[in-house]
Amino acid sequence: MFGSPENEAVLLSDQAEKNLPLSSLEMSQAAINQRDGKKTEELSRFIFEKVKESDVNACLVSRAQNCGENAAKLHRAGCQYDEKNASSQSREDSNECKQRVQKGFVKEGGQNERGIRRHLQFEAAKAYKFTILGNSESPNSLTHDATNSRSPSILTNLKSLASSHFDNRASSSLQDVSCDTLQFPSSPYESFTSAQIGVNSTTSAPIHSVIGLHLNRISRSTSLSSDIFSSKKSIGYLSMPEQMLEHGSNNIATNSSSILTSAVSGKIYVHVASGQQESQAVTEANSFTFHSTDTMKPPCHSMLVDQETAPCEVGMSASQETDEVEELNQLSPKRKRRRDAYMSEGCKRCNCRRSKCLKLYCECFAAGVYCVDSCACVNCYNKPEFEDTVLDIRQQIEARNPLAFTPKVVDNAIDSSPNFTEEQDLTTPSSARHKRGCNCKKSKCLKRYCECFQAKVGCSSACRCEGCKNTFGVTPEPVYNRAKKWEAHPAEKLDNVKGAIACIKAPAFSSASSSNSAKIPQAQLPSSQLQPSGAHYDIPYDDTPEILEETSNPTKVVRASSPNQKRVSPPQSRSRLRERSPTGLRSGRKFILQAMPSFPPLTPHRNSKEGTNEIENDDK
DNA sequence: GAGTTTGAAACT
DNA sequence: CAGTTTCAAACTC
Repeated sequence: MFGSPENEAVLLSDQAEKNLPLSSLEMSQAAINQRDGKKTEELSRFIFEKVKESDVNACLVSRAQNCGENAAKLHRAGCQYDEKNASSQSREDSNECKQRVQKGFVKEGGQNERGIRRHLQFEAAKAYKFTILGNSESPNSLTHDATNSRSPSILTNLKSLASSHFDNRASSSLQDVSCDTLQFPSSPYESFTSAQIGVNSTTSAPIHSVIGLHLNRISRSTSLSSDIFSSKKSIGYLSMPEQMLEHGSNNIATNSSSILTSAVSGKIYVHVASGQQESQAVTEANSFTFHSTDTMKPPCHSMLVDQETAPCEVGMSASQETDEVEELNQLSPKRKRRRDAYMSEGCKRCNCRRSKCLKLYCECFAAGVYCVDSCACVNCYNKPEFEDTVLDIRQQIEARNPLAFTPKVVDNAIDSSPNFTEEQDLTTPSSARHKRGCNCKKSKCLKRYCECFQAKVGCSSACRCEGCKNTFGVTPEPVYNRAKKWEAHPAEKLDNVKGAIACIKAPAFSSASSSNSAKIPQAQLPSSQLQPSGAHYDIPYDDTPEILEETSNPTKVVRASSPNQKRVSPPQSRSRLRERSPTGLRSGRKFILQAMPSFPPLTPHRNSKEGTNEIENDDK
């Protein structure tokens, strides 16, 4: 029926596209099946035979409906899938279809392995090396281990990296389809586990080369169900960053209920990661949709247009999207050209000449992606063939600045620091701000020189800009909003400082700290900052203004322009955040993770889990 | 398209 | 830590 294996793969994949509503359940189930020991060969054989026997289209259409309904029920039931409740027919269909999908997925993996640029390659490569190459354990035990002990840090980094791409435009819809919890509800990282299980049990390809492959196929469809995400997630077709996004990246509207209840078709912007490849898909959700709330924007063009994509910014709000259009109309021809290139080919590309694309000057490198042919860079080393070099450089940079590759724009409510948890993804983000703030002197924050302006966020207290006229306003922040405001209202500033101190002294907060602070290298934690009032505090990274310091030295309020303040410095950040948090209750999870490198460690991260537990305890 | 301006990143 | 240099994007002509 299918002829060559290639044709079969295509057909299966195409069917998978059409059969998206089935995917989440089926793939989740497949993951479980595989985890339970089913051999890939048997599954593949079974699939192939089944496929040959059946009328694929009829099967898919009818089952899509069934599964769509089932999936909806599952969503309503809190993504707790009970196989017993599924009809036997549905289950049979699921098996059949899921296996087709898997087969197509696996086969395509080899094809997609070649060539196309990918997001998160660095992280994926590292994660791969870390979890696979350096581990001879069985796939299952390996993945389990990675998930439980190391994966948090890996995922954290992946998330960070992903966030840097999705940044403040991250799609909110991803959140809702979180049916990864269908099968593995115990941990936010379980989806990753399942992904690995599926991957490892079906192919020997490295994780990074497989994850997301299916989406490459899926996303070619212009009409997809939202279940795509469920599918990908449940069995690992989502790239890890995507999974992370689901748990809350910057500006992700994480109101899952709104998505679940939305029956409106919406755009889904999919960012696919598959080893050395990357692509984004802009898809239309026709049914059962998680509707984009307010942070959607076509990040990059679909791989339909160009599978070779560059770093992308995603997750822009609808209003921002409109602004972009208006802005585009006003661009000079040159800028328009650049923007056109950005829009038409997916994303921006770099033009580096001297940095070899191995410094943060390079947008591609900074975004965590390899350069592509369409980049105009010279002597570029930011390519897969120099992976080792790239990773080394990245490590060096991160050693210097652990947050170098984290998103520049974060949400006030959901700080995009590498430490996110499943709790955070349930938080609806408020407004975004530039994490480190700008330092503009002449642009008045009215041009794209200004990173705040460029990110379309208002300047915040973290900024040290002069003559700020940021048209995006001032990012709402707790009372002490901006340096300028402080300057104008020193009394208010003092009050807030007092309030912050009072909150810091709250037992609930201080109790969480002692163990965590011990994880932070002493060199980064000057005692004067760690224990300003005789207590131990664990503070997340941040770059908000030194309230306390400013209090004692008002003259520094506005003109704190030291480059060092702009660079992320753990000690400073910690003290700043502490001071900035009037409640003193900013998630303790943050500082846990801040003790971990924002990059997957080269050695097993023994404390990852411990840190998580401590975080949970802190929250309690 | 060339040249200038700008501010982040990197360096000393 | 602060000042300087380098860099590439943004911008102007």
